[in-house]
Amino acid sequence: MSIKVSITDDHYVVLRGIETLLKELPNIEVLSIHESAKATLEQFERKVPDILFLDINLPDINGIVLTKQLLKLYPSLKIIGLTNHEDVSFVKRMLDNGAYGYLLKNAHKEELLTAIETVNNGKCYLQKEMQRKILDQSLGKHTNAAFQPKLTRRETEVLKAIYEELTTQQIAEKLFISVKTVEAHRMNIMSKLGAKNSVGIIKIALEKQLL
Amino acid sequence: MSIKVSITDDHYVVLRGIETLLKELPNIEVLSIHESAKATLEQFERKVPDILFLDINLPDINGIVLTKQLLKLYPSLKIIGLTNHEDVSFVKRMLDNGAYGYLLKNAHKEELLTAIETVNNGKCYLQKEMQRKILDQSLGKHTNAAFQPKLTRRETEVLKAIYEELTTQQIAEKLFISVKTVEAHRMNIMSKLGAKNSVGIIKIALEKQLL
DNA sequence: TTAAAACCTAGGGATTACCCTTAGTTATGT
DNA sequence: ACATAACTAAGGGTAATCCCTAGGTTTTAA
Repeated sequence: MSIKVSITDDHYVVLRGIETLLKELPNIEVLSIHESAKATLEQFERKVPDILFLDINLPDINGIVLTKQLLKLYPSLKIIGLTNHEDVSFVKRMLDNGAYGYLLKNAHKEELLTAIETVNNGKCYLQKEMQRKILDQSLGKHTNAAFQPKLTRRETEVLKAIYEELTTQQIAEKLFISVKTVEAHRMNIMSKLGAKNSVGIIKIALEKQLL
Repeated sequence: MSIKVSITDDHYVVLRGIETLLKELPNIEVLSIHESAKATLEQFERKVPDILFLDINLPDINGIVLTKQLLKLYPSLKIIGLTNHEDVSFVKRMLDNGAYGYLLKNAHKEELLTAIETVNNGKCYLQKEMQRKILDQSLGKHTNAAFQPKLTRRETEVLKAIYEELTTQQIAEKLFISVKTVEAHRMNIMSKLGAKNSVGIIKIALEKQLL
C-alpha cells in the first residue's frame, strides 16, 4: 500500500518539481496537486491524502491558517510545510498549528523521501539547521504563535506613529497629548509585545500584523 | 535544430520542475541544470546553452551580478530571470544588466514556452503584470522600487545587530569596535536608506530584503 | 603606481528614548 | 454604582540615539 501524497503550492514549477521527484520514489502516489488553498479544500472533499506538502505563501489563504483549517477537517492528515526562506517564526507557527514537518525548497530527493517516511510513521520531520534554530529561539520569550497581543486604541495610534518614524515629540503633537503620555504608551506597547526598544516593537507589530 | 536551455536555481524542486516542464515541450533541449552560480560558470566552460533560466536568489553569487558576468563571457546568451516575488526593482536591474526576460515561478508551461520562443527570437519577454508595474513605475510614482541600497560589510553587520534589538553598546562589544564607530555606521545606514531612525532602518531593510 | 574613492574608525556635543514611580481622570461593562 | 481598564501626565534620572566632523586604511580604477 503506497503512501498518498498531495502538494499545494502557487508556484507551478515547484508543484511540478516535487511531483516529478515524488514519482521517482517507490511506494509513493501523488494523489493531487493544487495551486491554491481553495483548490486544496475542494479536492479534499473528494479525496484526502496521507500527507500534504503545503506552501506557506499562498495567494488566497495563508498556509499557517490553512494548516489549522485542514487539521480540523482531517485530523489524521500529516502536513509538511514548504518555504524558500528559513524563517524560524513561520516554522514554529506551522508546528504550533499541527504541522508535522518542514522542508526548504532546496531539499533534494532523499530529504523528500526521509520527510515522507518520518512523517508517515507519526514522527515530526525537521531539517537539522531548522531544529537548532528553533531550539535557540524557544529559549527566548514571546516567540510562540499563540501569543497574540492586544493593544488599546491609543496604543495602536502610537504604534502607527512610531512606524512612521515620528519622534515622541511629533507623536505628542499629532495626538494632542503630552510627550510623557506618549512615552507611557510606548512603554506599555514594549511591555505587551516583549520588545526591548522601538525596533522590537516594529518587528513584532509586522509579525503579528498589528498595523 | 532544438533550442538549448539551462537552468540555475538553488531550490532543487524548482530546478526539477522547470526541467520537467521543458521536457514536455517540443524542440527544446535541457542542456544542464545547476544549483549555484559557481556550478553554472563551470558548466558553461564546457557547454553554453542558448537560453538560461536564472534564479535571482543564489547562495554564492547574486543573480543580478551573475547576469552581468555571464553576458560578458557569453554575449549571445539569453538570460531569463526567475523569482517568487514580483519585485519590480529586481526585474529592472536584471534587464539593465542585459537579461532578456523575467518569469515568476508560478508560470505555467505555456508561459515557459512563450518566454523561450520570444527570447530566442531576440525579443524581450515580460509577464503582463510585470510590464504594467514597470510602466507604472517609470511614470513617476513615488514608491521608488528601483532604488536598491548597497550596504557595506560592516554596515550589514550593524544592521543585523540593530534588528536583533541590541543596543549600540552591545553592538560595539559584539563587533569589537567603539560605540562611536557603531553610531557612525548606523548614521551611514540611515543616510543610505533614507531612514529617520532605527525604526526606519528596519522597515526599509525588511522591504528591500537587506537582512 | 599613483590618485581617488570607498570604507572603517572614533571624538564631542545635542537630542531623544528609555525606565522608574505615582496618580488623577475618563470610559466600560456587570 | 462600582470595580476595571484605559488615558492622561508629572518628576527625575540614565542610557541610547542622532549629528557633525575627521583621521587612517583599504580597495578600486586610471
